[in-house]
Amino acid sequence: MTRSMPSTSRSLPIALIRAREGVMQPIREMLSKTGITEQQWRVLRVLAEYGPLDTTTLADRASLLFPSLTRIATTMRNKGLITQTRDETDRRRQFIAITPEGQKIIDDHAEQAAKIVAGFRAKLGDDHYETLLDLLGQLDPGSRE
Amino acid sequence: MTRSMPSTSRSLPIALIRAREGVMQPIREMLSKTGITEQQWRVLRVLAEYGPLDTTTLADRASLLFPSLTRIATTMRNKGLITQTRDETDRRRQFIAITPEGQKIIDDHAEQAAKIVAGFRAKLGDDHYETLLDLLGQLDPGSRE
DNA sequence: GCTATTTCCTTAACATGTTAATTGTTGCGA
DNA sequence: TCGCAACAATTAACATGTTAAGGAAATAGC
Repeated sequence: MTRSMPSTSRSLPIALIRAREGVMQPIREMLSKTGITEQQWRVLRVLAEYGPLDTTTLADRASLLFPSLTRIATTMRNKGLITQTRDETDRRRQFIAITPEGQKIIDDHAEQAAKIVAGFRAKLGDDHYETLLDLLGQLDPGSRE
Repeated sequence: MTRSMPSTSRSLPIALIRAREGVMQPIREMLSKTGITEQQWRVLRVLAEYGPLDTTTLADRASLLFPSLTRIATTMRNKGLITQTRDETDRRRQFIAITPEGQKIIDDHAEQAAKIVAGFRAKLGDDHYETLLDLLGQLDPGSRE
């Protein structure tokens, strides 16, 4: 009747942390030479894929909390990787766009990043890889749409 | 020949982040009333399961980086949740143990935590849940032993 | 024994995660 | 139009992630 919590060795939260660490390790290694962080890379990726976005949408697509994005945007603006412009219709809003310098970082590393991901896909196998993404999606509260 | 990076909507790193966020949300909510963080909860969990541990082993089992554990241990020691004692044989080393107050936090919330995890297990189904843990394990570089 | 290396841990510095409070803006209804 | 709720974004405060450097104790060789 002692509810015996699951052993930490089979704990879902810990398994997620470790898997993330394993996946990000080579990506961080690649990015360390560019001077940008994993989160800044995500911002560039999203902007490159969707074009200029308002801050709310960008935060959502890059999976960043608002306060984090505020700080990251300041850093990236100072680095010349993005531009921030106010919406003149609704001056509360803001649009963020990637600059040519930002796009260059994407272009210069897209191939290597793709190889890293392909490596994980090959390691698991195509079917298992898709299964994994599906199962992870079921744990994401924001993926009900 | 354009290597076309995977859309961020099917990106493994982002899927891992979002899944982790989804799983941790209810756990953080539970812990907010106790005043301890998710990481402090992990430390207590590991100590309750394995007994007193040296810092290196604890950091490994709780998936915390060393500098983080140093700070977390200081906080938890000040809260009276753990004790830190030097190894007199090898005075570089240190042992960390859970206190009765720390154990009480585990005891008071083990049932609720188990229910939360059971909820995710039920949502995915037993088979898929085990599959997920196995696949995540394959992404963990430290699970080769 | 004595130095160089290794090991265990801590500090430092910067970036992000997390929650709460705050500041500007817009819109709306009395 | 005045006041107030709602909204977008920032700031604040604290904790952690991440990498690099530092410090103290043990160990290996010579």
